[in-house]
Amino acid sequence: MEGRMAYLDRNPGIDIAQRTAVFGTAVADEVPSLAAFGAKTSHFKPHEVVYYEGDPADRIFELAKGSVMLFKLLPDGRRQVVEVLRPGDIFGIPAGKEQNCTAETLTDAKVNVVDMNHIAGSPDFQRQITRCLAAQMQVLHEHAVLLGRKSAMERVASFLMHLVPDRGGTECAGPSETGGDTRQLKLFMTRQEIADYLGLTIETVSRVISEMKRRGLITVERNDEIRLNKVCAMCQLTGKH
Amino acid sequence: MEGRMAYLDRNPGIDIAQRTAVFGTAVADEVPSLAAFGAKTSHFKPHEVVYYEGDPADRIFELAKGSVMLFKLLPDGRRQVVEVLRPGDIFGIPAGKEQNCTAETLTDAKVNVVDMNHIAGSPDFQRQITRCLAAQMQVLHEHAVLLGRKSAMERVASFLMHLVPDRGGTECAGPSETGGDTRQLKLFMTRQEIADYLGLTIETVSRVISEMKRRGLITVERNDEIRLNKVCAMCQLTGKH
DNA sequence: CGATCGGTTGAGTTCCCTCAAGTTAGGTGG
DNA sequence: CCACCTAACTTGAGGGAACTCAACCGATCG
Repeated sequence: MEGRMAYLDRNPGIDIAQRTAVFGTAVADEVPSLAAFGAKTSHFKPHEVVYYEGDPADRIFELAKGSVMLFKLLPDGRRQVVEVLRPGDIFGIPAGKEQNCTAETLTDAKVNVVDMNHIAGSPDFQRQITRCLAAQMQVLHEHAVLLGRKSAMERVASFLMHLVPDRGGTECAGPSETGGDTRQLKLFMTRQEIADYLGLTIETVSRVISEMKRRGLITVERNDEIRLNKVCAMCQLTGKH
Repeated sequence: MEGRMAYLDRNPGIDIAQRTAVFGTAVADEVPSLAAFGAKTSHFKPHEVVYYEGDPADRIFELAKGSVMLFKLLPDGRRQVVEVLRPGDIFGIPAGKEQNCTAETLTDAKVNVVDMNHIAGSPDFQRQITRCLAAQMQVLHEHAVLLGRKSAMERVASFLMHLVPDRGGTECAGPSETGGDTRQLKLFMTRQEIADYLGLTIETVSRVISEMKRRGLITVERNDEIRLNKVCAMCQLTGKH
């Protein structure tokens, strides 16, 4: 009814599970750490499901390499991507007995998995989890502002700036840089996934990107590869300045 | 520009701080627990600020009694309430060195405060934090779906249903109840605060509430006191069924 | 070379926002 | 006790940003 074009319509025949999980924020490219706690490592191809919403939540996952998204579905098929994870992020920690999101890979991914009880006793690990959850929380706060208060243009600009390390943050490095105020980005997400992350439709995302092209802010090298021609100008569009 | 009517326009002369924190989910009415770790207890009146975005984040807060909201502001004054806390919730745990939200009371409130280092060593407490953060995370996921994918009517219905314990959840108690499918709710929030929580304008919230009145779903006893006449029907409007 | 998949573009509509003018409920003081 | 004031909320009219539906485009692949 009030819904945007539904995920379930696009993907007929999907059986939905239900309820309980988590997500993150991080930096590096390959990170070991749960390994120390006797984790098993699993490998995934792009667009494979790590777990479904409603699966029993008795293990802790750590993204070691690649990219994973967490999303929730409404019964009529509307989808919201609630977090996009990067290497180092911990996920799958439940509040109840079941996962509350579905976790699906965006790229090839390496995931460390440990049984919950296995590490419940380690203070070191508890501290690490706390740190990680707090960081993820902060990202979720930021995202709530985006979803609740930003225009389509601001959402897409914010999304792109999040992919630029060391820019747009508290102490932005500024456009210094040898070679001008420009950056090459790899998206790892389809327009549909971006739309479901930003609370928009695929058409709106496409239109905004076209508008940015028209203004000379970006060059679309490939569908999943964008060159920011004016990083600072893009940053101005995020609504944070 | 693309912004909704701005918080700063409504509250001229407010000086904004900036950056880093957290929030929650809970149950009881008065909860001690940090007390065991030598916490100091502070009392607050309604609409007092516990800390500002940008304040140094070196303490942990636990809401013992009352209600607190966390919000973020954009520079042009748009506000997003990112979490509404209940007794038992822990907040103020930073990802960086600064709070990333402003914390403001909604009601009279009692808050336990402990120095960060004071409890860093306790595994018991670490575990409790993890549990609490995971629960808050789940609420944030849910809220992202609301902000990204739900209509105004669905948002308000979801908001009201969140105030009804034991209903609308995974295993809803159903309309059994002695005395019919009805419930009295106290809001503790103004229309403006509700709007800023749900990513709407005050006018839209007001219109939706009026529409619910017209349909006989609710009776507005006072501005901050609403009677749900048909809890199940309200639940149907949340988009989760 | 047609088929398919992901993305773009256009036309029309709708939901919610903006602006502006009421209305109501409390509180205060004459 | 009533007139007045203010703050919070409601209601209306109009407009615009983003949605829906539908057609089209371009790249990749068997």
